[in-house]
Amino acid sequence: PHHVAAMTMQDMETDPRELEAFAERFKQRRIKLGVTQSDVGKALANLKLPGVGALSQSTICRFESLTLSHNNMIALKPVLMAWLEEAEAARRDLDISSGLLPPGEKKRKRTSIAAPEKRSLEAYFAVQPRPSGEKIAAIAEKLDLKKNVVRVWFCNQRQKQKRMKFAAQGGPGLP
DNA sequence: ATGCATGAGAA
DNA sequence: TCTCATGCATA
Repeated sequence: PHHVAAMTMQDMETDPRELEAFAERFKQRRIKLGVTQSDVGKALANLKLPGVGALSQSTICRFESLTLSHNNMIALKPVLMAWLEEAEAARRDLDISSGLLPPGEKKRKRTSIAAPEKRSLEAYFAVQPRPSGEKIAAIAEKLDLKKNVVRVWFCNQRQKQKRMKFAAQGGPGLP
Protein backbone atom coordinates (compact mmCIF):
# COMPACT_ATOMS: atom_id res chain seq x y z
CA PRO A 1 0.00 0.00 0.00
CA HIS A 2 2.67 2.42 -1.01
CA HIS A 3 0.21 4.96 -2.29
CA VAL A 4 -1.96 5.10 0.76
CA ALA A 5 -0.80 8.29 2.33
CA ALA A 6 -1.85 7.91 5.93
CA MET A 7 -1.40 11.39 7.28
CA THR A 8 -1.55 11.87 11.00
CA MET A 9 -3.26 14.88 12.53
CA GLN A 10 0.13 16.42 13.17
CA ASP A 11 1.12 16.02 9.55
CA MET A 12 -2.07 17.74 8.52
CA GLU A 13 -1.33 20.72 10.71
CA THR A 14 2.27 21.01 9.68
CA ASP A 15 1.76 20.33 5.99
CA PRO A 16 3.13 23.24 3.99
CA ARG A 17 0.12 23.14 1.72
CA GLU A 18 -2.25 23.29 4.66
CA LEU A 19 -0.33 26.25 6.04
CA GLU A 20 -0.45 27.94 2.69
CA ALA A 21 -4.17 27.36 2.43
CA PHE A 22 -4.74 28.75 5.90
CA ALA A 23 -2.58 31.79 5.28
CA GLU A 24 -4.64 32.58 2.23
CA ARG A 25 -7.97 32.10 3.99
CA PHE A 26 -6.71 34.19 6.86
CA LYS A 27 -5.78 37.10 4.66
CA GLN A 28 -9.05 37.14 2.79
CA ARG A 29 -11.16 36.95 5.91
CA ARG A 30 -9.03 39.60 7.60
CA ILE A 31 -9.64 41.93 4.72
CA LYS A 32 -13.37 41.21 4.79
CA LEU A 33 -13.34 42.29 8.40
CA GLY A 34 -11.75 45.52 7.27
CA VAL A 35 -8.77 45.03 9.52
CA THR A 36 -5.16 45.89 8.69
CA GLN A 37 -2.12 43.73 9.35
CA SER A 38 -1.08 46.23 11.97
CA ASP A 39 -4.49 46.01 13.66
CA VAL A 40 -4.25 42.25 13.89
CA GLY A 41 -0.82 42.43 15.43
CA LYS A 42 -1.93 44.76 18.17
CA ALA A 43 -5.18 42.91 18.74
CA LEU A 44 -3.35 39.71 19.58
CA ALA A 45 -2.37 41.19 22.92
CA ASN A 46 -6.04 41.70 23.79
CA LEU A 47 -6.63 38.02 23.18
CA LYS A 48 -4.86 37.23 26.43
CA LEU A 49 -3.58 33.87 25.33
CA PRO A 50 -0.82 32.64 27.62
CA GLY A 51 2.56 33.74 26.37
CA VAL A 52 1.11 35.62 23.42
CA GLY A 53 1.58 39.35 23.08
CA ALA A 54 1.32 41.81 20.24
CA LEU A 55 3.13 41.33 16.94
CA SER A 56 4.23 43.79 14.29
CA GLN A 57 2.72 44.50 10.91
CA SER A 58 5.84 42.91 9.45
CA THR A 59 5.20 39.58 11.09
CA ILE A 60 1.52 39.44 10.11
CA CYS A 61 2.48 40.33 6.56
CA ARG A 62 5.12 37.62 6.49
CA PHE A 63 2.71 35.06 7.84
CA GLU A 64 0.24 35.84 5.08
CA SER A 65 2.91 35.64 2.42
CA LEU A 66 4.57 32.53 3.88
CA THR A 67 7.86 34.34 4.29
CA LEU A 68 8.50 32.90 7.73
CA SER A 69 10.21 29.67 8.70
CA HIS A 70 8.09 26.55 8.71
CA ASN A 71 8.29 26.31 12.49
CA ASN A 72 7.39 29.95 12.89
CA MET A 73 4.33 29.45 10.68
CA ILE A 74 3.23 26.45 12.73
CA ALA A 75 3.63 28.37 15.97
CA LEU A 76 1.68 31.40 14.78
CA LYS A 77 -1.13 29.56 13.05
CA PRO A 78 -3.15 28.66 16.16
CA VAL A 79 -2.79 32.18 17.50
CA LEU A 80 -4.02 33.85 14.35
CA MET A 81 -6.70 31.24 14.05
CA ALA A 82 -7.92 32.14 17.52
CA TRP A 83 -7.95 35.84 16.71
CA LEU A 84 -9.88 35.24 13.51
CA GLU A 85 -12.57 33.27 15.28
CA GLU A 86 -12.94 35.89 17.96
CA ALA A 87 -13.03 38.72 15.47
CA GLU A 88 -15.70 37.06 13.35
CA ALA A 89 -17.72 36.08 16.39
CA ALA A 90 -17.56 39.65 17.66
CA ARG A 91 -18.86 40.94 14.36
CA ARG A 92 -21.78 38.53 14.50
CA ASP A 93 -22.56 39.71 18.01
CA LEU A 94 -23.52 43.12 16.65
CA ASP A 95 -20.15 44.82 16.80
CA ILE A 96 -20.64 45.16 20.56
CA SER A 97 -17.22 43.88 21.40
CA SER A 98 -14.68 45.97 19.63
CA GLY A 99 -12.26 45.12 22.37
CA LEU A 100 -10.64 42.89 19.82
CA LEU A 101 -9.36 45.90 18.03
CA PRO A 102 -6.89 48.17 19.72
CA PRO A 103 -7.99 51.70 20.67
CA GLY A 104 -7.58 53.80 17.56
CA GLU A 105 -5.10 55.94 16.99
CA LYS A 106 16.28 57.52 18.84
CA LYS A 107 15.37 56.59 15.27
CA ARG A 108 17.12 53.44 14.24
CA LYS A 109 19.03 53.92 11.03
CA ARG A 110 19.22 51.41 8.26
CA THR A 111 22.34 50.85 6.21
CA SER A 112 21.67 50.72 2.51
CA ILE A 113 23.98 48.41 0.62
CA ALA A 114 24.43 49.62 -2.96
CA ALA A 115 23.57 47.33 -5.87
CA PRO A 116 27.17 46.59 -6.95
CA GLU A 117 28.18 45.61 -3.42
CA LYS A 118 25.04 43.53 -3.07
CA ARG A 119 25.87 41.67 -6.25
CA SER A 120 29.32 40.91 -4.92
CA LEU A 121 27.93 39.66 -1.66
CA GLU A 122 25.58 37.36 -3.53
CA ALA A 123 28.48 36.01 -5.54
CA TYR A 124 30.47 35.31 -2.38
CA PHE A 125 27.41 33.73 -0.83
CA ALA A 126 26.95 31.37 -3.75
CA VAL A 127 30.46 30.04 -3.21
CA GLN A 128 30.52 30.08 0.58
CA PRO A 129 27.33 30.83 2.52
CA ARG A 130 29.14 30.62 5.84
CA PRO A 131 32.40 32.53 5.63
CA SER A 132 34.70 32.59 8.64
CA GLY A 133 35.21 35.73 10.64
CA GLU A 134 38.37 36.43 8.72
CA LYS A 135 36.67 35.93 5.37
CA ILE A 136 33.97 38.30 6.44
CA ALA A 137 36.56 40.87 7.41
CA ALA A 138 38.28 40.49 4.05
CA ILE A 139 35.03 40.85 2.15
CA ALA A 140 34.09 43.86 4.22
CA GLU A 141 37.35 45.54 3.37
CA LYS A 142 37.09 44.82 -0.35
CA LEU A 143 33.59 46.20 -0.52
CA ASP A 144 34.31 49.02 1.88
CA LEU A 145 31.55 48.00 4.26
CA LYS A 146 31.54 47.60 8.02
CA LYS A 147 32.42 44.08 9.06
CA ASN A 148 29.24 43.86 11.10
CA VAL A 149 27.14 44.88 8.14
CA VAL A 150 28.60 42.05 6.12
CA ARG A 151 28.20 39.55 8.96
CA VAL A 152 24.55 40.43 9.41
CA TRP A 153 23.98 40.34 5.68
CA PHE A 154 25.18 36.71 5.56
CA CYS A 155 23.03 35.80 8.56
CA ASN A 156 19.97 37.32 6.92
CA GLN A 157 20.74 35.68 3.62
CA ARG A 158 20.92 32.26 5.25
CA GLN A 159 17.72 32.89 7.12
CA LYS A 160 16.04 33.98 3.93
CA GLN A 161 16.87 30.62 2.36
CA LYS A 162 15.01 28.88 5.13
CA ARG A 163 11.78 30.75 4.66
CA MET A 164 8.86 28.57 3.54
CA LYS A 165 8.65 29.80 0.01
CA PHE A 166 12.25 28.80 -0.61
CA ALA A 167 12.69 25.82 1.68
CA ALA A 168 9.69 23.79 0.53
CA GLN A 169 10.87 22.73 -2.88
CA GLY A 170 14.58 23.19 -2.55
CA GLY A 171 14.36 26.71 -3.79
CA PRO A 172 13.08 28.50 -6.88
CA GLY A 173 14.84 27.45 -10.01
CA LEU A 174 15.95 24.14 -8.56
CA PRO A 175 14.38 20.82 -9.65
C1' DA B 1 6.36 44.32 1.19
C1' DT B 2 11.06 43.84 2.36
C1' DG B 3 15.98 45.26 3.88
C1' DC B 4 18.98 45.54 7.61
C1' DA B 5 19.07 45.04 12.70
C1' DT B 6 18.49 43.35 17.56
C1' DG B 7 18.54 40.21 21.39
C1' DA B 8 17.88 35.78 23.60
C1' DG B 9 19.32 31.31 23.58
C1' DA B 10 21.92 27.43 21.49
C1' DA B 11 26.40 25.38 20.32
C1' DT C 1 29.51 33.26 16.90
C1' DC C 2 25.44 31.45 15.01
C1' DT C 3 20.37 30.75 14.65
C1' DC C 4 15.75 32.26 15.19
C1' DA C 5 11.80 35.08 15.87
C1' DT C 6 10.84 39.49 15.38
C1' DG C 7 10.57 44.56 14.30
C1' DC C 8 11.82 49.44 12.84
C1' DA C 9 12.52 51.96 8.89
C1' DT C 10 11.94 52.47 4.27
C1' DA C 11 10.91 51.62 -0.69
